[in-house]
Amino acid sequence: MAKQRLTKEHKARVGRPRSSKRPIVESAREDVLRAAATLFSKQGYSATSTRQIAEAIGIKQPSLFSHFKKKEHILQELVHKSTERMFEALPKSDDETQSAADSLYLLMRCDFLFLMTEPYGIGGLLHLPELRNGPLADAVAQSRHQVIERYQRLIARGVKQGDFQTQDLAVATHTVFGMGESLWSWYSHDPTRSPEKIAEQIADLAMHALKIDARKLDAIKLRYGAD
Amino acid sequence: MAKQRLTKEHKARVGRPRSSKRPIVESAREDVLRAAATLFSKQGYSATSTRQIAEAIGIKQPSLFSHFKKKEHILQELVHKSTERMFEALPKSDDETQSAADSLYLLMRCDFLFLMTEPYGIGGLLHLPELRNGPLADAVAQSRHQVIERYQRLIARGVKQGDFQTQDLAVATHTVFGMGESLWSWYSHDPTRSPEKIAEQIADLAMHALKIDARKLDAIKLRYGAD
DNA sequence: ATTATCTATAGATCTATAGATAATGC
DNA sequence: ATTATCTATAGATCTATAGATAATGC
Repeated sequence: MAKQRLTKEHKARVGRPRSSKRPIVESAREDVLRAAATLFSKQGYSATSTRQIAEAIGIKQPSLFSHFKKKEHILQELVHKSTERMFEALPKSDDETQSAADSLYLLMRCDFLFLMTEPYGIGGLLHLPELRNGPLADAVAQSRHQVIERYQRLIARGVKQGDFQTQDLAVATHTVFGMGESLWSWYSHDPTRSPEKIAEQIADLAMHALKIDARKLDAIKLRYGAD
Repeated sequence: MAKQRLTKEHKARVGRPRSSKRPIVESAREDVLRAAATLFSKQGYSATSTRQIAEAIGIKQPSLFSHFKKKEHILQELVHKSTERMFEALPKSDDETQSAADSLYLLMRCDFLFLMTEPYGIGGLLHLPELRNGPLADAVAQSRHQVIERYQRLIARGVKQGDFQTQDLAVATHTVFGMGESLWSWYSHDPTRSPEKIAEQIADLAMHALKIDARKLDAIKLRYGAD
């Protein structure tokens, strides 16, 4: 009984204790992922040593390899999990009963909000050169392309429906999509502006960039609960 | 005489010849800078070895160090030179006789064009984590901040003059500025769209994001020679 | 017995230095 | 004599493996 209480308080665990006595927060594996995400975002993948990651959670460098066989697998899993989360977070499919402008507005708000709130800070990782070239590049490029395509289809449909005007579809698409991608470089948690409000504002800027009529946009915002 | 002709053709140079016989293109130092810029953009700074840079121009790894004392000095000079070029390329100061909308439009066109045509491809380098943290971060952050401030002042003035409308000045500023920063991730030389046309189009998207009146924008574009 | 850590270390880098070498310049 | 390269290598990493160790579980 006394033993059980101890177990609950100190989480007495199987295996040799850590020399640092630092406790596990989530699970050892998850703790590694979070520490690595922070370090990779700040310093880059190649500039971050396995020793730094290990020390960040209070274990010795070789102990890392009982959780991940290779350093690269850490980055791989960060990308994989956050990609999965992204596709869960984005509206499942574009409701054909809505106008394209409605669908794009919702998609952008979700996308921008996701980039600000995703737990691993994927926004900071996506700019890593190691995710643009090298063995992980294909998977990243593919899911990125999938989302860009979705943006592009909606913008094209919105033009046909007379809600948007663009000179060049590809330029407009990439620019609007890029508003999300560049978000990470300036966004930081700021209590005076919630992520939701920022996402709304950027979606508003994007809709105007696509030259939507102001009254139409007001109607859309009213429908989806922005102020 | 025959010697002089040879000198011109083969650029016979002082010093031990390269084992690769690969000739200098611009100057050894400049060749290093260009090769390094390409490799850093593609692979990242830390993931690029001095051996790779040396081999790219046809010399052995240790020979690099007769041109740059430290690897870091290469990145330093890339940043320094392209920053210098940027401040030369941007309109010198904001002409107070012009409207803020006019000035911003010109500033954006210059900025976006610069990012697409700068010889070292600085757009690709600015996302490197080594330029966001570490010893070079301060210089980069400072010049970046200077330009953002300029954007922000113009947008604020444009709002006062009744040409722009924004909900949140900082969000609008960073989003518009970010259109340039994210450009590099999708722009590639494409003969069907000149950099000038793309810069004009993105400036147009940005002006609309700031909710300028369409007729006012047409007048501005007419004044500064866009179609 | 099983588990999660530890210590010790191999082997592969990578940056940078020292000193030799092979050209031109005078 | 001066210059720009070369070869050889020191010394500092860094990733990953092998095998020991100190807990819990049964």
